[in-house]
Amino acid sequence: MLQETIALAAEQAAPVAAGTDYDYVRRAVEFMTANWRRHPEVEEVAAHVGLSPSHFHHLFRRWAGLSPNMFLQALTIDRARDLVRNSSNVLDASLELGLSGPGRLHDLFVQHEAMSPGEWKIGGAGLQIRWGFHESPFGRALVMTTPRGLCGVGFSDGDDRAAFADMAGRWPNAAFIEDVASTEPYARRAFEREKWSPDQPLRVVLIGTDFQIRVWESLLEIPIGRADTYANIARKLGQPTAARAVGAAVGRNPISFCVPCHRVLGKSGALTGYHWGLTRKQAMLGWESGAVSA
DNA sequence: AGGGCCCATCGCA
DNA sequence: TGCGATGGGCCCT
Repeated sequence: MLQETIALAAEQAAPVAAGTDYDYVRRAVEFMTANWRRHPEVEEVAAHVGLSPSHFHHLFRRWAGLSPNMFLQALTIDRARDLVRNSSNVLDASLELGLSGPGRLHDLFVQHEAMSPGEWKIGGAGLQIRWGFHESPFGRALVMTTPRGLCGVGFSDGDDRAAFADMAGRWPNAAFIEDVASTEPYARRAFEREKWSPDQPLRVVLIGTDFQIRVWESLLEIPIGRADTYANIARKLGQPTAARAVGAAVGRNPISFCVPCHRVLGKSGALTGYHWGLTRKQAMLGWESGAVSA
């Protein structure tokens, strides 16, 4: 827990485009995490990020549909433990009711297909990836698409080149074309909750090894507002001793947020890790708890 | 084909 | 806390 706090504090170095809602949220989350022991009052957090309490309140309502207090509550370790503890029951129940897969209330509906290594490496010359940066509730997002659908979502914390290198390095043989106009509809579909609809599922292509694809597909089964654990996913895949391998595969998920790797926690409820920063993972979980209660 | 090393894990002393 | 087991991915021979 203490280590986690230290790790979070260390992330403060990275700047994010100023003036956006997420910039305030990020700083609030960092501050609250760094001072969780004291349980700071909302007034103090607002002052820290440079807003009046009422502006702070308003911003959170706009950003997540939550009051700052509820958001704060959603970030506690106990709450995370609850997410994990309840997840299997809820998941089992929804499976029994036939509600799983591409048909859950209030979730981002994702229709996926898989592209195995053989398919994209050997024929790799053909893979064209269009990319562009877009504002999102979680900062500046890098969106990548193939003709078959969304293949990548990453985030920039002030260094677009680094974010691009991170994503592009995953498919070294592909041809990359900057094309904001064609990535824009994907960004809106993914990040604007009003556009989430079963009639208009987000088309996604999973590019990875067979094992990675099995792990990523299982992430799509975790309902919004819930969480699962690495160990439990391993068990569900029929490989109960492969929790760590699951962790590695989750960490390689190229389609951040849309394939909800942020909904995987350690068995203790600890956040463990997130490729794009633990602060962002917390923000996503808090934001989603607003989506569920809305 | 196989060794070595990394990893967003876990459980036990 | 600290450590060993663990499975997959990647890079090197």
